[in-house]
Amino acid sequence: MKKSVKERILETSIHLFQEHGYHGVTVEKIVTEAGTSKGGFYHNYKSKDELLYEIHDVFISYVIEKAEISYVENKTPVSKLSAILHSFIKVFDMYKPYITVFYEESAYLNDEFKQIINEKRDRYRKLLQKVIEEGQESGDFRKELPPNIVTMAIIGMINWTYKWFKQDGPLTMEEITAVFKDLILHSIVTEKGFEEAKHLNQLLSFAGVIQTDLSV
Amino acid sequence: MKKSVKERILETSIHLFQEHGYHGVTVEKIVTEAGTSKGGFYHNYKSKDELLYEIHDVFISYVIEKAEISYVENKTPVSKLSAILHSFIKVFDMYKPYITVFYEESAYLNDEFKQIINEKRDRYRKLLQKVIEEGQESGDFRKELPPNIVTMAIIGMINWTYKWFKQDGPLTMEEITAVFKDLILHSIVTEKGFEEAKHLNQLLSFAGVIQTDLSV
Amino acid sequence: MKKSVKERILETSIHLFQEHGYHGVTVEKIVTEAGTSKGGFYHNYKSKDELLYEIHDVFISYVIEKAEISYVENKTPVSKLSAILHSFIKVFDMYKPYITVFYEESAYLNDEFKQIINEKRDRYRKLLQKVIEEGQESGDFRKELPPNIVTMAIIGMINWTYKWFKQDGPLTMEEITAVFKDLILHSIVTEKGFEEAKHLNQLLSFAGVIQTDLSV
Amino acid sequence: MKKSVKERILETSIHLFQEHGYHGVTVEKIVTEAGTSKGGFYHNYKSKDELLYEIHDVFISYVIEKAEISYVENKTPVSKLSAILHSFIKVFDMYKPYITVFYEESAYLNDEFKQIINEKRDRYRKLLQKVIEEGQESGDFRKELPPNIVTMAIIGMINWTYKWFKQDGPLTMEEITAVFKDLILHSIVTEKGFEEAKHLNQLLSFAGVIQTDLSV
DNA sequence: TATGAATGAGAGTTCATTCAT
DNA sequence: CATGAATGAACTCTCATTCAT
Repeated sequence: MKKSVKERILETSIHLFQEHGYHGVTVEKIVTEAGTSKGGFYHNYKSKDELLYEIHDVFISYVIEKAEISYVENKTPVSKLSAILHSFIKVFDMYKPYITVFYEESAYLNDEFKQIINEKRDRYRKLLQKVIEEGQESGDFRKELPPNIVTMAIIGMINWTYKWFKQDGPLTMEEITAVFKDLILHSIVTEKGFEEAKHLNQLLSFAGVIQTDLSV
Repeated sequence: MKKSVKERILETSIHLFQEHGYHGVTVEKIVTEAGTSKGGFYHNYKSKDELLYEIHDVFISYVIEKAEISYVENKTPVSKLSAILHSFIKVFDMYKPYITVFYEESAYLNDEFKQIINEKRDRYRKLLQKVIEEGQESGDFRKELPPNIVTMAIIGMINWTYKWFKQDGPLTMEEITAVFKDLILHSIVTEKGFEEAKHLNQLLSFAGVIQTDLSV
Repeated sequence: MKKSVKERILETSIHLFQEHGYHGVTVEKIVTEAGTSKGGFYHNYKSKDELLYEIHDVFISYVIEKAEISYVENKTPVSKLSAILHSFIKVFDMYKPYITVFYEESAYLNDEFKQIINEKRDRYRKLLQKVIEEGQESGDFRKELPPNIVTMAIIGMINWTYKWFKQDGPLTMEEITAVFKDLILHSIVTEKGFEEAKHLNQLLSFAGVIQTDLSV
Repeated sequence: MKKSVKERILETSIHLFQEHGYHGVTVEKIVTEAGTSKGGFYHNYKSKDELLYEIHDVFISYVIEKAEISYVENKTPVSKLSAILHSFIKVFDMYKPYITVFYEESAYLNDEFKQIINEKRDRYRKLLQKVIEEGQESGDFRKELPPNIVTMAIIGMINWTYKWFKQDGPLTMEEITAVFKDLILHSIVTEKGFEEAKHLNQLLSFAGVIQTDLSV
């Protein structure tokens, strides 16, 4: 099935924005690469700004949906956390360009759009923090850790991947995710949580990951 | 002592860029707020692009310098790592606006500048990775972890702070750093390394951090 | 009887043009309000320009027709002039939006259309001037007045009404017309003409018009 | 003394707007004819819209000033009215292109500007109406005339001149003004007022105006 | 050195018009 | 006959940069 003009504009612009930044890409450039015209662009989007919003919204909505599914489909804090972390594999394989735009160009969203997006970002953060808190109550996660900082530490570790992960590089997102899960679980679980993590096979026992060269 | 025109331009622009993005701030705006003129601007900077480079360079050079001092002034992997992590406290308190610009506007550096900056970013990453590798060789850090991914995980966790840390917010960078060090050490040390970390008092024993509300 | 698409477009556009000016109204707006489509528009009119011409032509043709009838159906200069002035009552009640467009948007007619319209405007002016001249010859109107300037003075007084007359305002066109006829006749008739005007009851004897607030 | 860029833009644009309408003239056209650049234009005017406002304001402010001077410098209603009418001679000789723009392009002023202009238009109208009312009270003008309609009739007669008066045509504004004053005075004065008008030499005794061809 | 009026290439956006369905 | 997605020329406006003073 042929892709619609609107879809072609969206996909083209994401890749261009990722590479050159929102202001480094003109509408002219987008429509040329997407095989349409300025008229076609403005027939589908009210403004370049609205296109930027669309990119933001598609991504954050997808991430929230996956995380919420992970939450409800798992019972224990360790398994919920593992599942949420795992859901990021798909996100990065499919949405890496979205993420770059999401985290680097949001300054250029207009205020109205910015608010909508921020509310969704908050929903995601709060869900993760809730899992941490539930784990502390159940005795799976160390109680001396402040859940808000831990939440942001985890989000930072994961999100930062967009800065260095290369889809055609030597590391797969599965490998990276395995290491992240291991690091996060080691850093927050109690002995009780450690046993479950082991049973769920969420920890690295032997190194198997190729060493490569990365740029921050 | 009165600040020079060049310094005033630099400081003004960093704050404006942080808030509105590089393309959301005009030279006109900068010179008005900095109390100079277009002529004054171009007398001190060859272009707006060069100013952006200057901001990048001031920041990354400072970070590298501090990290390298931390490296040579400490002997063991655990203490080296602790010191490097600790050096970020100062960075965030002083350079938060620089970091935002550094990580969100580098797409707009011209290619020549971009290369210079990337080389410095690499130097920093490689230094941290070297500490991890030395710790694995000495038996302080778990050998099954791939050092490159661990390096990026740590960098991500730390850097992400610029997205949510607020200088006049409820958390101090000291508190945040204490938690980060605890998390990182728990996630990578062996039993041997754990003992040293305890002696160096790098681990949280009892929670003392206020719980607050954050936005991602 | 249902109105045709063409009629709906014409009526809708006149009101929109009157309010927002020819360039302040898009074809999109017209077709939406008229309940048709772009295709429907261009099926009925070759261009937006032609629609503007149509509006001009409908109006000026109507005015000429009425004036010429007034001319031939009356015998004396005083009665001819009164009848022509009177025919404007109907014009304003029915055609006020046409008049606004006619006098404010004709700059945007293309040259070919502009010429056709100008010829019809001339016919109207010449008819009125002819009445003035006949009145001077018959001794009803003062001979020292230059008929061309008098003609334009009358036309100006009448036409200007479109700038301030409000259909749902406090004054009716009948009241206004009565005053205009009084003013015009007083200003141009001789004693002989005055007698006839009195007999035809074209002069105000007692004021009966409500005083109201108007904007130029 | 050389004219400033701002003045050259103003004068050029008035003539272009008069001929082709506000929307028939591009900023590009204005700056080319005025011998400057787009940058020069926007350095002096915030927008094309603001330029349109400037044209409106220069004109209406001038007209009000002259009318108010005429009012205070004359004592009787007949002389006040004559002086105000007379002040239009200068207006038309100097400001004819302004008037055209003023009366045909005001639909394109933005709402804020439109309000400011409308208030000034009102001031002018009210001043004229006041003279009429004072004349009725003093017994110089016929009491059966509604002053508001008379005011608008006079304004219409005068203003309409911009539609047909040609600076290099066969009629001078002095000649036209003489006729207008005669018509207006004949149409509104009582016998008492008539005597004063005669003494002030405001009435045509013998025709001296050349007959010419005009277009409405 | 310092100023700010002037530049002009290039940006985002509009909209009358076309035409395959 | 009717539709509305698509076109692209032309528009208003921006802003980094220059340079006479």
